Amino acid sequence: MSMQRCCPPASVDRADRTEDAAIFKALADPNRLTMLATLARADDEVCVCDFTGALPLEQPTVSHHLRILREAGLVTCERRGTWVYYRLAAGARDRIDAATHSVIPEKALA
Amino acid sequence: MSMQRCCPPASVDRADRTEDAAIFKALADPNRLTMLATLARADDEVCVCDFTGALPLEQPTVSHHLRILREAGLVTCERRGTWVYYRLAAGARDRIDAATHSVIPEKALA
DNA sequence: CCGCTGTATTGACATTTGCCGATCCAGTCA
DNA sequence: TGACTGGATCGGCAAATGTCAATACAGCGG
Repeated sequence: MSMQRCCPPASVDRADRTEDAAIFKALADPNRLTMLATLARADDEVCVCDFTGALPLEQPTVSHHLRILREAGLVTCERRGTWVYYRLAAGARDRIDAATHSVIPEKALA
Repeated sequence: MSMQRCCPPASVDRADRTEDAAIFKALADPNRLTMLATLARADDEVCVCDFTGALPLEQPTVSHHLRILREAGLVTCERRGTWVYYRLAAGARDRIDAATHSVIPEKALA
């Protein structure tokens, strides 16, 4: 007897997910998450020197990670004199949630 | 005159973010997001053959990505006969949201 | 203008990641 | 049992990523 089909052929999602993936890529590093968590909990902006002081990373590496967060639109920065201050971008959390929910919409059981 | 401090020293978040980063790492690929989006929209489970048929990836690569999603706890699989069926893990979306909100808690302005 | 300090950029390197072909394993059917 | 098929694993390769030392750049202070 012939083998039955595995299943009613499921339709694979067609949307382009590169944008969503870009956001998650920016979040896919513990040190960057620590930076975001710090910014999210700071009443005010945070100076780069605070990160370089507290993280087990050299200054160029900190700068590198901050750049990635900046280019992902998750943080903003402002130079005042010698120092540069970072803060959580407005709507950062909403944009992450939007990416998540775009992939797994509300109606999904899980 | 001496240079003023950059800022009241901000306290850098101390929590270990490797677990959260692991989830986002699993999400940091467009093809994996497509698989998740497909599973989230499927009424039922999805057979691996549907992915290999619809994605621009060879079968071993599809299997590789599914393994990553599996090990991240975002999907589950079940073999029935020749075929293997995947479905969104219960609470997958909640776990992603939890990771997000652990990093950026509700109270954060953004 | 010159030196000093904080941050960004560059270049190099080791590790990780995404991908594939080849192969192995599991289950079906004859 | 043996041929066949779907999926997982292995091995290798190219590209991307995380890290640092060295260097460049921006502002301040003298």
